[in-house]
Amino acid sequence: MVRGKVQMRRIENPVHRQVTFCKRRGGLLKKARELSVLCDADVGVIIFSSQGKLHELATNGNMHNLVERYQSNVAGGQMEPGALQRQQVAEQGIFLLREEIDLLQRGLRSTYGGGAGEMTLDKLHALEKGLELWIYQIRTTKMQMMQQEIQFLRNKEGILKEANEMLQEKVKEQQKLYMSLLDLHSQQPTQPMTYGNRFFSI
Amino acid sequence: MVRGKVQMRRIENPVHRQVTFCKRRGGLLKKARELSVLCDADVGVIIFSSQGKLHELATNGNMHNLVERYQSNVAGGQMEPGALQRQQVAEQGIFLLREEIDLLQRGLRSTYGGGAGEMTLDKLHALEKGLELWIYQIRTTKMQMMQQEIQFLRNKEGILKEANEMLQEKVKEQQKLYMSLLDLHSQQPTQPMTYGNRFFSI
DNA sequence: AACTATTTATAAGA
DNA sequence: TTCTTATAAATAGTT
Repeated sequence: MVRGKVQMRRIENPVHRQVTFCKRRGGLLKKARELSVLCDADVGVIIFSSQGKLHELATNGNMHNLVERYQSNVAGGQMEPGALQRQQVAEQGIFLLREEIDLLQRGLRSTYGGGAGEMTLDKLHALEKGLELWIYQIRTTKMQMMQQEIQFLRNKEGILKEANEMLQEKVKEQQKLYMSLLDLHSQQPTQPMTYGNRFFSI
Repeated sequence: MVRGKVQMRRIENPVHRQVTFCKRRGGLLKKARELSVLCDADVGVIIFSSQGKLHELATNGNMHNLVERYQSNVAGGQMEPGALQRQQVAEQGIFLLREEIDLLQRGLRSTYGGGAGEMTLDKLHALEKGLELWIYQIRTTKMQMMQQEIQFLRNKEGILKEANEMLQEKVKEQQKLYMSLLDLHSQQPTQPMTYGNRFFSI
């Protein structure tokens, strides 16, 4: 039974955590379905458990659709959340690098270990973290662009295939038409004479 | 107040529907956040209202990340051999790290330097290096696969475009042929009789 | 938005 | 895992 309010923090006991995960996951997905039905909304839920297992729900039955709609929606608007952070990280990193380059160029530091104005370990650590985040985000963007390219090409492929089928259909029909017309045209001159039409045949 | 079970179908009254949407949306997002915190899960929710307005939540603060993770997970069916093994290795590593974190959080280790079964700094360092290498390999493979996919799709596109052009050419030619035949066929009956061929015309 | 009668979700125990 | 049950949380309808 529930004894008092549950504390909103990670459940330490792994068994409890797993059980709660199953129960609450079920509850969440149920709520999502209900929201979708009652309010005519389109809802998608993606859950990665702490073990990395994926659980998903798309009330329209197709997560790809939903994700695409999401992406075009986000891309249509202004910068997505995170872009500003990225920019700040980049600027900070560039600033620190510029400082360091200045110092080196002025030759104010002869030794690696000492001197005022040197880059401290903390600063370097922060720079490292910032650059890591930055690289990660660049990579993410790259992946997204490639993903989009693939999606785009697949769409194009579908359209071209359709057009192709239509054209082939058209060629077939035209051939039929042509053949029938050819028959009509060539049979008359070559049909055997009869008493009734002998004077008109060639 | 709630009078009896609510029927699980679209709320027809638009005002009621909108109010319920707001309330339940809040509830759903709260539940999602709770699941994430309590069970250490990564949760994303995408909601399009019936008016098409987007609402979203990504408990890690970045929906793009989550979507990407989702997509690579879903694409897992096409993974090259070896991927499964790698995944298992990863899960093992994650499991070890999580165990260590659990131990630390439970305060079972008071000293930094002692205790049987503990993970030494060396072990952690080795693990870190292993995971780094592994992540690098995964990323490289993923990039290669995506690049191949793009190349493949571009080739396909070229072939389809060529086929398309050929078909269009064919359609044009057939049309010409057909028209000329049609002309030939229909002109003969209506061409004026002449002394030379009057007996042969219909 | 605030209130509450109910329903619903769920934590812990079995 | 699944069921039970005490209790917390959500929420439908009203103000």
